[in-house]
Amino acid sequence: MKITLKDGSVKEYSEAKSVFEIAKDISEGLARAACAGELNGEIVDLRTIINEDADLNIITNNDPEGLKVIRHTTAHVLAEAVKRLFEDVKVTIGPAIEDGFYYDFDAKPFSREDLDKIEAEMKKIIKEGHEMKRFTLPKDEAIQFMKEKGEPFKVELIEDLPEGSVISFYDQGGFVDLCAGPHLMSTKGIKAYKLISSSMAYWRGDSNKARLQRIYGTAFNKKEELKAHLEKLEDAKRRDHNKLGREMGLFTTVDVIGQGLPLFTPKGTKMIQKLQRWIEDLEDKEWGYVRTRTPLMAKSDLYKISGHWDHYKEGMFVLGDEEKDKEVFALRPMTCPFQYYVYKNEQHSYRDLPYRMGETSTLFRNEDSGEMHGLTRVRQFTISEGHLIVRPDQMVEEFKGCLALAKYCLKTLGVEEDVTYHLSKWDPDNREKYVGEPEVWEETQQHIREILTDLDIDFVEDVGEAAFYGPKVDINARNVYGKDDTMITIQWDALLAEQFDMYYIAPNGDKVRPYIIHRTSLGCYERTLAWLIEKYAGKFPTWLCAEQVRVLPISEKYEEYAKKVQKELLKNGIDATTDNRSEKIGFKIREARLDKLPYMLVVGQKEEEENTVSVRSRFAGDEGSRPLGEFIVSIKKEIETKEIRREEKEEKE
RNA sequence: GCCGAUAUGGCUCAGUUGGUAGAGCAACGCAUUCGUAAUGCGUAGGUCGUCGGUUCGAGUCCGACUAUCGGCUCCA
Repeated sequence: MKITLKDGSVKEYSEAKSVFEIAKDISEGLARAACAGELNGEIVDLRTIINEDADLNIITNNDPEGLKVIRHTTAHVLAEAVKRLFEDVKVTIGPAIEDGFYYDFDAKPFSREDLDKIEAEMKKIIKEGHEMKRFTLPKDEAIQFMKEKGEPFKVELIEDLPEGSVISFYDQGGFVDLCAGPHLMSTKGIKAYKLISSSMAYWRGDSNKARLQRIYGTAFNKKEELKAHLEKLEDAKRRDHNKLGREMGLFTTVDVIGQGLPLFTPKGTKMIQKLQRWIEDLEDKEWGYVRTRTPLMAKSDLYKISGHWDHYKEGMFVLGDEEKDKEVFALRPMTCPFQYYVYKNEQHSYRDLPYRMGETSTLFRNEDSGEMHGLTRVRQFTISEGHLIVRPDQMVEEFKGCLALAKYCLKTLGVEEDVTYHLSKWDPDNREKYVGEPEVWEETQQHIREILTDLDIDFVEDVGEAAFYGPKVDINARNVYGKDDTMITIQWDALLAEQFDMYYIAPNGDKVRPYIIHRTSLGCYERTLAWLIEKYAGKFPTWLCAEQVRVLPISEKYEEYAKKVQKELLKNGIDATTDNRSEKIGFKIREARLDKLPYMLVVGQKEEEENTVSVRSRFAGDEGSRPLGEFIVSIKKEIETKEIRREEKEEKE
């Protein structure tokens, strides 16, 4: 019999072998191969064809699929351990996910101590080394089987499966779970696992349904890989903007001010200011934008026209009571209609278009109280907002231009490789969430699809992620917890021009509806700062640093010269400070390092006499002494070009 | 909004079964005037997140609220 492995290699056996023998043979002597393989594109149990002469792809633990198998089997072991330890627990589902697995139980909340106990029980189960035996039942028998086991959630799952489908189970020495597989040959194959955390989850993700307790865990092929993964998680926690940003004194929160309302310190403010000035200049000078300044609130009438009052009222901060007050106001959750009225302020010819409006715009969104997180989910934030009013024939080119601008911004920040592009579409099965005709939605989505393909951008399509007024391109970045945040969004707004009766005058004198692009070039500053903190672990490119240079006099004797150096730097637009405390130079350097400063200038007698500075950088350590003027020229160039200097050597922390 | 955890000087944390708060770092002062990651000595700083309750007595027990964290759901 012939066995084709996933990597393409072929194993030939002169006589029929047992599944265990094959598994041992192909997986380094361990019974760790999945006990189901792929035959003609279908997942089948090895046992059913073991004596037949066939090509067979066996999932081994050395490919990504194998890792999933290991994790999924670990989830089953977890379920058994929980059933053994706790009374009245009902099992639900337990899939492998990226980086691990989870299992949802109908149970009381689990504490960390519970998790440790469960881990110990899992160790026992693994040691017992139960074979994972697959068997199938027809639907009605499967339902009866799980009813007898007293597992209502499993019964519900089976009931939802199509009539006539064959339903498979895995039996690991008494504990039986509904499962499509594949699995390891035996629980003994689990070599490295860890339970990470527990939390609440709803049955089938529906907040009206049962509240379940979810246990997250992970499993790896080898102990070393698990260790490396756990260390990676630890490292991610150290980069967490919510911790690092507070430690570095970039922002803080105050309980009497409220959730989702961060306060930026002078340091954090300076960084945001640098980003903002860069973006505004870039848009105005190089991309033909004009700037607007519009109110942060408006009467409810405005939102009624835009459709927000119907589609988004829950998410707005409404000032006043509709019943009692004559006029009700709301803080703005978006800028669109405000800028539309700027456009409408005068009549536009087809020659005026495209008309590109930019505004550094503060928005307010009343997020649910459990939603707020650091700088990435807040109730008040400021975005590099913009709306382009264009002629239909300009739409594609302008949309491409917005993408190009976004890409340029990402590249400048050194993060262009860290993003994913998404075409966020409407959901045809959930029409009440969206405004407009189905044909228009499909057509617009097709346009965007073509634009992305044209620009050679890899993207995925997400159903139900569109704005209520149109589809969009979302550019997402992954945070240290492995979750995606939308950084930049470019939307095709096919609705609001109609709502607000916007038009331009065509060559023949007719009034014609323009198209509108709603976009950001850098997204929201709070979130972008959070992203940069995590990306650079606080060691920002020099141009972005609130403090770019710190002058360190050897002793107070050289304070005057240090001040002179600082003044010269400030005069050249460089953010410089002087550390003239009566501390030793080693101590000052240590502190500047811990503050993650890019440049330190050590000055003493030698430097004062020669009018030089001794440069010490985060990137190359001690760079030796140079004339002050020379240093200024080089750092100015680094700042102006927004260079991202890489660290040549990692110094101790 | 839902579930769980947490809340002690600027920061990181101790604080046993309820008996009127403690360390390290930071800050400040004095001495030191120093050449590339921590000089020494001293001083000050807290109504223990807020409000209420139990108690002779609450950082410690109970309740409510607020904020923070981890998730779920949501996310124009």
